[in-house]
Amino acid sequence: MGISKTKLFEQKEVNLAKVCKALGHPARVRILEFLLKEKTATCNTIVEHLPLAQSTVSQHLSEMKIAGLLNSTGVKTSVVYSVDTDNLAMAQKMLSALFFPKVVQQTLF
Amino acid sequence: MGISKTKLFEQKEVNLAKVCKALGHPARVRILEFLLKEKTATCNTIVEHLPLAQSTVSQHLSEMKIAGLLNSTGVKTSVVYSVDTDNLAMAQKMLSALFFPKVVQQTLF
DNA sequence: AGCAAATATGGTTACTTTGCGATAAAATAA
DNA sequence: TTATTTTATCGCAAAGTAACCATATTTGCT
Repeated sequence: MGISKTKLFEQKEVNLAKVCKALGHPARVRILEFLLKEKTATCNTIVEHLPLAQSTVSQHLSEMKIAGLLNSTGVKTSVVYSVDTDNLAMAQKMLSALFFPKVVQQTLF
Repeated sequence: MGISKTKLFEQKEVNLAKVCKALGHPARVRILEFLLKEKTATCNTIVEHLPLAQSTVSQHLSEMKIAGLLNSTGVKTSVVYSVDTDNLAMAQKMLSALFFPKVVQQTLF
């Protein structure tokens, strides 16, 4: 991303930006849609529903997990992913809070 | 960003991703916060409230405008920016729509 | 016309992201 | 133990992003 000045901004701004950035790619939006619809899915299942290679999807899943959008647990040889609904809801609240600054805000994470 | 496969995704997904991406940087989150608070502001005023160079801020403003988050009009030698509230609200609705797919969705733009 | 102020743009450097194939790693199945 | 399945990681190339300085551009002012 080039040189970063992240430290010159507030944690609240950084956290909202982090979640938004994780949603800032069509593939990741689709993954979120898919997981919200299916509740849970393995990496492989997600790959079958996206026009991308397995390694690429794995990378997207990793980013979304780091951003706090997803949870995952290993089942047999597979890894089952699901949406971290609480965090997604909190991101939505933070976005809403931009409109209504008077309302007491919660911090993400 | 490297090779892009944007065309393999739906317009709805691309649009939501575009808005989220525009919010995917702390500086742009702060700009949005500032403009929502002040209603309108010139580029220079925004520069004074950010720890970044004028050219960098101008670039961020340009990106946000292209993403549909901001409006701008020239006043004298200045350019006055403001939040495109309708588009921002629509982005929030699209995000909410991910949760509740049954509700009739509106398309961004 | 000429100067000043405000914003945008060009050019550069450094770093990140996207995407893939190939391969490693982990766990189950035979 | 060996083979299979599934996922993650490595290494790479192409392209994008972030940041800055310097400069062009635009508009107003004297």
